[in-house]
Amino acid sequence: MSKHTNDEPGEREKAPAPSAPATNFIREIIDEDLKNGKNDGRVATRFPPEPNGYLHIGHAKSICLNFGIAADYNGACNLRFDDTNPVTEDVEYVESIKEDIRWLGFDWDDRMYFASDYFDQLYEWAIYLIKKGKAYVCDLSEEEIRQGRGDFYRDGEESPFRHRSVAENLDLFARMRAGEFPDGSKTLRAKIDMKSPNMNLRDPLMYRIKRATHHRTGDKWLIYPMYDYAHGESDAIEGITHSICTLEFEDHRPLYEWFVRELDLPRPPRQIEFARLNLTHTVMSKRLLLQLVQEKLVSGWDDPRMPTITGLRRRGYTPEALRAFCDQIGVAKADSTVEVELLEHAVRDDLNERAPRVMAVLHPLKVVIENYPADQTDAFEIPLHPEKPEMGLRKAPFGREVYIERDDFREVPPKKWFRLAPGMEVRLRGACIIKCTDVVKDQNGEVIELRCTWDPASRGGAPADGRKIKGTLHWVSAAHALDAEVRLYDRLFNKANPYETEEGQNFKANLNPNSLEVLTGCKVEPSLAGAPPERHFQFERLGYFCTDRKDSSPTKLVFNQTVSLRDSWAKIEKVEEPKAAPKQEAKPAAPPPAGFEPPGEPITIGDFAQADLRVAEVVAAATLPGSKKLIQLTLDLGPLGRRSVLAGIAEHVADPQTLVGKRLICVANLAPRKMKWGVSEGMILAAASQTAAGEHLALVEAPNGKPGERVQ
RNA sequence: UGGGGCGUGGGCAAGUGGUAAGCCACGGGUCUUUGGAACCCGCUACCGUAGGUUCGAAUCCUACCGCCCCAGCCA
Repeated sequence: MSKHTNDEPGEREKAPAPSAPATNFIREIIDEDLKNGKNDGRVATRFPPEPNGYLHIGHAKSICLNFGIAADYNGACNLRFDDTNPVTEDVEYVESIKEDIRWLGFDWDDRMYFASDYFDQLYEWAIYLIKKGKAYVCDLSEEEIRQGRGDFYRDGEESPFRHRSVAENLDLFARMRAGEFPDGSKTLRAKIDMKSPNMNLRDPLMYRIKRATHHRTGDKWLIYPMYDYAHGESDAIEGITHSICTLEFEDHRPLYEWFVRELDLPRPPRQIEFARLNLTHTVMSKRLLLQLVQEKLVSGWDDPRMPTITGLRRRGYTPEALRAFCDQIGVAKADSTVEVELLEHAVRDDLNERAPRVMAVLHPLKVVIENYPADQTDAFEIPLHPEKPEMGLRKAPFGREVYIERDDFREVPPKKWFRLAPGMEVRLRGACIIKCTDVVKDQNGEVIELRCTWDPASRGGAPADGRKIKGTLHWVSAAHALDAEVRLYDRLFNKANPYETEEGQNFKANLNPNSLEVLTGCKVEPSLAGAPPERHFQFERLGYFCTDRKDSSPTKLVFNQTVSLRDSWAKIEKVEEPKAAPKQEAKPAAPPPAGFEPPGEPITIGDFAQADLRVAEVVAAATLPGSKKLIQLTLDLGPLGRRSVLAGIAEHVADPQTLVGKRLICVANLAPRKMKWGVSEGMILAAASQTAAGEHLALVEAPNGKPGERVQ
């Protein structure tokens, strides 16, 4: 069944069954029914799509529920197309629906049915109801029926045709079928209760005349049954025990039961309703998805940005991920909207296990390794999965020129940056350590090339002297790289709730104009040569990608981004940015003297002069349990009182008690800083120096100063 | 205005009278040749509100509030 994915190296055949299958209120109802001996212990469900659109993730929830329950209760789940309205339905949809369900990993064996299979039976039963005096032919027009139905605060009025004789009804109904009346001129109605507070019971329509060619029955029928009349009976015919549907059908249930009861059908099924799935940043209505397709706002039902099963598949989602997601969201009756993050988590979780790792450079920046001979080549062997040696290795050729990601270089590195920058060392994954020695720019000042040197003693990426190399970059050998197109995707809608719009706008106003970015000229490692369509990979440090099932070929590689890797650097940068940005506006930094490049955000003498430096005597000092770096100091600042300061000096102070009594220098006018262990009300001065033995730190002391005294 | 449902931390969601699981998100840390993964910690929930029953209430009762669905010859 999972042949679509198990041909990939290292991918497992099937997601393991969840250890503890989540229970839900539907399973409880079934347990209860079983306990009461209902249905002879049989459990039968069905998935009943209407073939008028493609399946989406919401349907996946229903599919997993229905097929899942059947499997767990030793029952069966039928596939039944609810094809009672020929004007909107089409074979294209039945084919796509079958393919999607199969791809998801479910099997209906030989139990594929169509409501249209039951048209003859349904017709006979309609006659039975007429004879029973429970149905009548009504000549009212559509508008008249609407009027007669009344509304929430007005009872309906009985149709003047409600009391026709059985004989007349029989005759008229037969002639409706025979085509004696024009479309819409007559209907068959159930005779229930025009005063019912439940609108569904105010003599609902059972049949309407529609001269439309049905995708299965062709022109055999001119009258078609309504959903309400067809569904319960179809369930009963198939012996469905639990007919699971969504909440909006809740008040159809009395009608569902009315038909089954009036027809005296044995094996009456039980309808149970659950809340449909909503997802943030997308729409889940077939009507709106169709609109996106028809207005070419997306490339089709299988556009990788669509929440359709086929779209998710093309995006690189796996059946296993989708099933896991459906397990995690639960089943309940409360309206709910699940965050897409949970869906993304499900693919990451699955692909992390199975996707082979590979390197691809999306925005190439050339690096020339000056001390590497032009005519030399190396081939490093790198594991396909860092935690699964059984997945094997791939060869990554290496030469004097390589590409790295443009984003991995900063001429002026921000704080906490441990990628490449002038003078910085970095590891090329699985290859070696390089150091940036020079930056080549074009006339416009744009960086076009980096000059680096490599450390020949670091082959494979491990430094011979054991020095710590914090940053690791992905790379591709320029001489061996393959070109590829890469499609980056973002959420289809900017807003979590696309329906939330300004006055006069609709959901389309929230479409994300940047939801698709096509990158050409990307460089990928040569082991990707000949990758077949629909193959999943992790591009190291970037995310999960798959070869496009339509556009990629072994000679023209096209990758779709499934989901990015979690990016904690992006978070750090986001936090640092707002702190730095306003400062920059307020005080444009003076140009630094020639030859001096300040690392990070420059500050001015003015900034520094603002510091209120005071002599502070250490009254108490203690390590903080749980923190490797911090020591908590209580400082006496004389007239300024006492301060509690958290200082990051623990690694340099063997015993905090030795600090007690010392007079240090404290910055007294810093805004208090909230930290995990408390609030730090100042900062002490220290001098750090880098030596061969490591970092050395010396506290700046003022042994002769009085606590609180100002230091200039 | 009638009817049918639903309200548990930022999002899902367990819980079924005995003192609030789990997942995602978020924050922190350890480790790391992916700033990935893994692992550890935190997120300290007045269970929509107000009363009541009870030794004890998210669970039972009453009232109120809020949200969703229904007036297709769609499903």
